[in-house]
Amino acid sequence: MPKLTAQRQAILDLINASNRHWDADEVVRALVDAGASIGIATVYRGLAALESQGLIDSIQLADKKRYERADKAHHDHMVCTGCGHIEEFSHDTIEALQEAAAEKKGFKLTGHQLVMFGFCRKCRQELHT
Amino acid sequence: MPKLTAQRQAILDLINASNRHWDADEVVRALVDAGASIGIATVYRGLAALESQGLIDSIQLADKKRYERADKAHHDHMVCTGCGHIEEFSHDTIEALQEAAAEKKGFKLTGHQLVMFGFCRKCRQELHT
DNA sequence: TAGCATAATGATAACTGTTATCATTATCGT
DNA sequence: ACGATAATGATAACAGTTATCATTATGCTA
Repeated sequence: MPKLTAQRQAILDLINASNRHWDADEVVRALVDAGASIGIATVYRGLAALESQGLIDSIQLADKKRYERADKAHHDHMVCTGCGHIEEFSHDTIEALQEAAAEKKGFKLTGHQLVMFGFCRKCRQELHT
Repeated sequence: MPKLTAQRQAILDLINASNRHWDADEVVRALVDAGASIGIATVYRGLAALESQGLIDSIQLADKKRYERADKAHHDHMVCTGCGHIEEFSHDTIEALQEAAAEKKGFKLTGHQLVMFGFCRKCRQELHT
């Protein structure tokens, strides 16, 4: 049972304040810039604690982990290879099909992660220039 | 146009010989154990080269990248949190739904990765012991 | 409310997977 | 065979993350 300390509350507030997907480094920087005193190790531990309590969500990208607001209805992500923009989307049918596929293999699902890569509308236009 | 050197051929043969999902370290170890002389850097470059030519596929897991035989029909993965076992599965409908979702957001898809986490049949039984 | 066990903090060392460097060697087209 | 180009391998460097450890905060409990 992790404690919701002042530092963790600050992290949580920061993440809850927007739709952004934050990495640990961005979180420290934002908090320090806002006048808080917090170290990178504390941020890593805080993020892990908050996630374990279901207060925030995360996606594991190739290079780093990014955290976002908790969403009771699980959603997936589209990542733009051009600019890094992350778009969210949810699709009940996909979820259901996953469950069915797992069932067929004898798996008891605990979670999943679907990331789609491509170019967002803006970057597509720039490619054609 | 990368060259298919002796080292890269050895990597390719190793990966093609099974359904396993290899990380770079396992590849060097296997090749060295088999009497080959190859360095870790060469393996990393070889794996990247082979993948860029479509001769092998890869999945990016949280900690490391794993390589497997190329599969023209894209498949996704179920990873057992208990023992690390990786099961493959493919589902045309899921693929189609992803395309549709991307279209709706203005994304031009270039790829995707769906990883499901859970417990395989064997590990489920052990949990109940 | 004081005392105390437990957990969190923060600076930094350590670790892991991966990429860069660079001198040497192999490859391939002419 | 020559020469340009690319690959190799040992190792340094790098990025993200976790471990260590002395110090500080938290929140029971008496």
